[in-house]
Amino acid sequence: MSVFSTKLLKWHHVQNRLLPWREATPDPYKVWLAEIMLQQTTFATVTNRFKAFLEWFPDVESLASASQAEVLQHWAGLGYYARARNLHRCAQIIVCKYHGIFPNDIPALRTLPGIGDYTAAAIAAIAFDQSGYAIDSNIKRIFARFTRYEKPVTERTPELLDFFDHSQRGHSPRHHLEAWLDFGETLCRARNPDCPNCPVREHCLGHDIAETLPIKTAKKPRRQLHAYGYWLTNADGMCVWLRRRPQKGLLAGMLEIPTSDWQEKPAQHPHLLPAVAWRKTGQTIQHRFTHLDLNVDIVSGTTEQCLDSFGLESGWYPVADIPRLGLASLMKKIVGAMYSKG
DNA sequence: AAAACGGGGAC
DNA sequence: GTCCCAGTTTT
Repeated sequence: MSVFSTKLLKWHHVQNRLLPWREATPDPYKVWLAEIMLQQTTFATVTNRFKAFLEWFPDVESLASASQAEVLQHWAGLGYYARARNLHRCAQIIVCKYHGIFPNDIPALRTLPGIGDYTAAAIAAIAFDQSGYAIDSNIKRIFARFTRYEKPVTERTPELLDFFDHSQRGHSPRHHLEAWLDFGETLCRARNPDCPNCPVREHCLGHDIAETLPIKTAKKPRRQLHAYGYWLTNADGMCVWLRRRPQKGLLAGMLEIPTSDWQEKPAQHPHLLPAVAWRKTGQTIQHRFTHLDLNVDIVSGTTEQCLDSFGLESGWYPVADIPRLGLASLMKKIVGAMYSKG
């Protein structure tokens, strides 16, 4: 039981922090949901979205019995939609194979879709108070600063595992992990760390260069891609044509305003539905993903055609329903551009 | 080992 | 504008 962790847990106990997904007696369903939602997603964003999702799917059974489209609808805007698809699959496995009870050991949790090394250990610690290496970006950052580790930190850096292990020893794994996570979120922040108020500053070897740690690796430039966005309405303009994207690739399974293939070189003409007289709208959308920039030229058209064979689960949707459909943010931008145009 | 996979919030 | 985020899965 190190002096470092004793002070940190004392600090944490005094904070007595209340979070929407944290309860005196942890509910494994809520712990799991929060951990998935928090993957590569900021605390502020999850705080804004967690309760609403939980109201639609209050338990693992309701989530398992929903359709994938319904789960994606309520995940819309959170990004990394494989999380929602895996969440849904995982709920069905929990219900069918585990009779609705979450397994309480790391190896079993690790086999479930969407649960990797970190999340398995985190659920085991927080929901079941079992020890493991729940190494996330907070843990790596705290370690790098406290030991002044001036090389890139990975999940298997031996010094990191030793440090975490030694810190955890003698403490409840749940309280220990929650203390580290809260510390990383509120004081030992990635940017603008609050070193003056740090309860363990005197033990920190890197407090004078905290903001520069951990060492970050260089990132690749993004590809620049181009596409047409096809805004197709029926004769009276009350309905717009939408389709569902395929199960693989970017925004997989999400409802979309149809787009052409995303290409390095912009196509000269719209190619979808040659019978439609596409008009240029002059509206363009720029959207940045993690690994590419997409530029969308929006063209509009009108038809009464029945287009059932056009794609999976495609069809006319009332324009008035669009806000409730759960579109990805790129698609919301396209809709917004068409409305602003009038 | 590297790439794919989103988007919002803070500065 | 930039940067980061309670990572996982696929290639």
